Amino acid sequence: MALDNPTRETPVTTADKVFDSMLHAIVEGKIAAGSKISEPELAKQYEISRSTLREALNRLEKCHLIERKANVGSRVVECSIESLLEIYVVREALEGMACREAALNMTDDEIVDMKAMLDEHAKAQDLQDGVAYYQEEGDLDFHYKVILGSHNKQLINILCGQLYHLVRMYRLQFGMHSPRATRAFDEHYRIIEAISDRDGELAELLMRRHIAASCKNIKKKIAMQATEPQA
Amino acid sequence: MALDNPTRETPVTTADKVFDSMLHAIVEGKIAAGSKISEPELAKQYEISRSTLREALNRLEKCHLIERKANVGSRVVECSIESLLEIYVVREALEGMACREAALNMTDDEIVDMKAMLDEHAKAQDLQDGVAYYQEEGDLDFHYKVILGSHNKQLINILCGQLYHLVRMYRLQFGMHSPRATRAFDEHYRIIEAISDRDGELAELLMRRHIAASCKNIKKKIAMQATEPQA
DNA sequence: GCTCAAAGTATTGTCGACAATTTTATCATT
DNA sequence: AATGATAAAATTGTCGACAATACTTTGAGC
Repeated sequence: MALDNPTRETPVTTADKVFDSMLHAIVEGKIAAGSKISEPELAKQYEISRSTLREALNRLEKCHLIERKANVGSRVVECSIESLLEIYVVREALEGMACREAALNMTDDEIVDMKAMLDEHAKAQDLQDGVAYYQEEGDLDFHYKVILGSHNKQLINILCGQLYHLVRMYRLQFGMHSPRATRAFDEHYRIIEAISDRDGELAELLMRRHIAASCKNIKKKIAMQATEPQA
Repeated sequence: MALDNPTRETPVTTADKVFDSMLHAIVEGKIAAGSKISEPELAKQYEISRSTLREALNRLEKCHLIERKANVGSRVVECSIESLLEIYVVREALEGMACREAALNMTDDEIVDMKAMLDEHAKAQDLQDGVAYYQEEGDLDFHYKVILGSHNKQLINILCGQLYHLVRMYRLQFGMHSPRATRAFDEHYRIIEAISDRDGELAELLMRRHIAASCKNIKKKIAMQATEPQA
């Protein structure tokens, strides 16, 4: 799929494969959030040794998808609203900075690439062809490219290697099918323009607003759900 | 010691202890940066099994202190200037945001605590009693408390659990004994004031400037070292 | 009937050995 | 002598078993 983490190379070891498999399972909710992980059971299920499973669990822990307590065991992280808002705060800070750095460090080729991608997305949207899906993937792709454009390994590592999976998890499990499609597009375009102008300060400001707006939108949605429980 | 990571509880399992031991060894340069890690050798050295050592290595990898390649092995991270500057960029973004959140979320008690701590540091500085040492520890303590004051688990996790160790490693190995003692103090005070006033925007701005100034200072020092190799 | 203690069960942590892969050393060929 | 292929050595990945810890259930005492 287009969305697979470009920072991760193809899995070679079996622990890698199990990690990938469990990653998808957790993100998609097939392994329920908050549920306890039984090492013997999962090892049997994947037909691997417990050592190998534990290796996979260690990597999941690095992505903040599971939490471990000594001599007690592992649990899948809970999907709480508080935690979601915390993640937005981190994203606003880090992606804002990534955008600033991208304005300074992106190559001209990368910028051209990115503009082309946005044009593609715009076309797909005009066609109304699975707008939600494309928009969602497109949004992630956009953010992804900005982050990579920062050329800052630390930023890329934290955002793409760790937070990325959590963000996807919340999107899927909270059913956050971006309902601000057109506005988000405009915002993306303005951000690209700022990057293209090599205006780091503006790029950061716009990205932070973009993410803050998305966060605000989520808050509103949550408030509505609280008022009117089942739609 | 006062600086030990308050987010980590006391080590219970032997892998925990080995992790702690190796953590210090790497941060202090006793295990050289960039050096390859031999699992059999280290396991013998610590008198533990390779499995247990690998568990410890996994945690070191989570702190970005070592890097692993499948079927090849682990290396201690290199201490490059580029990487140091990248870390500063991340810190500016995250600690800036942490400071903003601290202004919103810190309890009055926490703020009182923090002011008391700064007064202590000021006294220690007046006495000229091991200024560099106290200043260095004090600086970390200050930043630490601000981060914890954000009450944002994600922020705390990334900054205190991961970057913190790297920052200490660079400080020790590059010999960055903060030479801007008095100015840093003033900056700390102003930041606390902004937090005390619950002015998140100003608090973030000041923290970002504070870190950027520190970064600029490092750059200058590096440039000087390049001009005049041995002092 | 409830609380607490103790034994039993299950789960996690650790160990040593084997399999798969990579790196090094040897040797033949140009 | 340099290069490339092949074999040997070393290192990493995986496995199954044992030890230590946590959880559950049972029973005794009040």
